[in-house]
Amino acid sequence: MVKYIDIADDIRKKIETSVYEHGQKLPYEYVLCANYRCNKTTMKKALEILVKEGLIVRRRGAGTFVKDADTLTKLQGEQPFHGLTQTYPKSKVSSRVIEFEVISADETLAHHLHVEQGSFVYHIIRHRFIDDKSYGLEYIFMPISIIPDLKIEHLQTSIYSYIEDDLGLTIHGIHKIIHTVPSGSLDHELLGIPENVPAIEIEQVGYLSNGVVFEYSLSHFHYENFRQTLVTLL
Amino acid sequence: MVKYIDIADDIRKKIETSVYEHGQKLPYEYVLCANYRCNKTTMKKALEILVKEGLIVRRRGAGTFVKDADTLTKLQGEQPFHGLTQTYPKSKVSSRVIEFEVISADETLAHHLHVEQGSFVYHIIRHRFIDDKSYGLEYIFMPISIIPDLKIEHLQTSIYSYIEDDLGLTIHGIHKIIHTVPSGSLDHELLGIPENVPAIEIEQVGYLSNGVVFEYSLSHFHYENFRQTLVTLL
DNA sequence: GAGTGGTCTAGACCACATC
DNA sequence: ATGTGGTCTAGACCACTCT
Repeated sequence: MVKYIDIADDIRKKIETSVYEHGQKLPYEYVLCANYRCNKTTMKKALEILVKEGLIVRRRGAGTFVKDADTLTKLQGEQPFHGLTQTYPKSKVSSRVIEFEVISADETLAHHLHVEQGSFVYHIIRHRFIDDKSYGLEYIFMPISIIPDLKIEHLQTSIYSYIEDDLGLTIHGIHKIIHTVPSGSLDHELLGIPENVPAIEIEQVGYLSNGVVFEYSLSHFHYENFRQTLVTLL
Repeated sequence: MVKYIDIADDIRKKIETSVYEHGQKLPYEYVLCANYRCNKTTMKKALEILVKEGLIVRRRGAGTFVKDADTLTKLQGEQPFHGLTQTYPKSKVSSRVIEFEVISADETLAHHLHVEQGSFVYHIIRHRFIDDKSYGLEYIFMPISIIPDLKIEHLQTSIYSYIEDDLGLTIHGIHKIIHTVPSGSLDHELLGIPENVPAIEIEQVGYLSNGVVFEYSLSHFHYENFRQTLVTLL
């Protein structure tokens, strides 16, 4: 639909299939423009995408180069993710819903979700499994006004798909704080964390593209299962 | 030096000082172009920066809006970071260098750093403090060929400043894995982690803009001190 | 000096949101 | 229907690298 994305996709494919070899120089901007029948600005925008993805490097006065294979594989495949379902597309991600109710927000929660105190919000607890192995425990809070008609089916599959695909909302970003907290009874029971051993907690706030907070959640993990990968591109 | 960055800086400042109020609409692209005496394309590039930083939202057909204060403070000040020095600009970050030597890379290390086996690499151990409080323990490996002339002074201040400011290299991205590992003797001694309690480890690989790996490091933390903030913008 | 990317302008036309 | 941001073109000029 959009030209510069099409071009980026095409060049990405050519890099992946080694039409453009790793470590090799790409044709000059000028030539690429001619090939794709587009303007310099459009081509620049296309290549910018690939630069951000870490596939190519551009050096003023030198040229555009495909990064070599080893470097590539390391930066690849760790895209900014959504929920667990999207993070582990190749694994079976399942959930046991432990709690699904609507509560009215107390002061703290109202503050986190940026809604008025007393507003109705979903309160969800899910025990999550990856390939049938216990993975973590989630406490999720979402304003009912922003995410209407949430059903238990959505909790059993992917809440994020419901938000993006069914409600047509755009998730702009996620803010996380990873730290540790004293473990509680559910952590002991379901995650098997021993008494007096802290749980690793991810405190998460999700924002829609209009800046509205749609989610506040706490996820608990046993330290043995905990693994979080992140890529920071500057 | 570059116009669109100047414009972005100026608008950012205006947002921070509430010249443009939170939640408010910004002047139309058209008006901004006139104000800054620039072209639409240039203005778009400037605003794009602020969108990525999460300060503003643009909606086709509607306008450009400053995110409201609450949303902002949460997303702000947690920029993609470099080292500790840049992450905590307001705190006193110090280091005690425990080890600083050059070793020759064994197979594993050569693989991580993407250098030939036997190449010389720095081996650094630093105990890091924030406001004089023990923060974590770093094991850093960097190829001597890429980061020449590293001195102990750089270790005591900021290695990343040396790389970017003195060597003039550009850091493109950082790849991290956060997980837990059994604690070792240095963890017990310096971080005060009890025996049989795991340490939280961040395994990190740093890439320059040309795709070269310049750093492989392991950082250990006591769970009480551990806190990692991350923002994912989609 | 020649090659190559980066910035900027002026202006046409399109897509979407709100009224 | 109008307002607003998004895409695209054509072309000028600048900054850096390589040799």
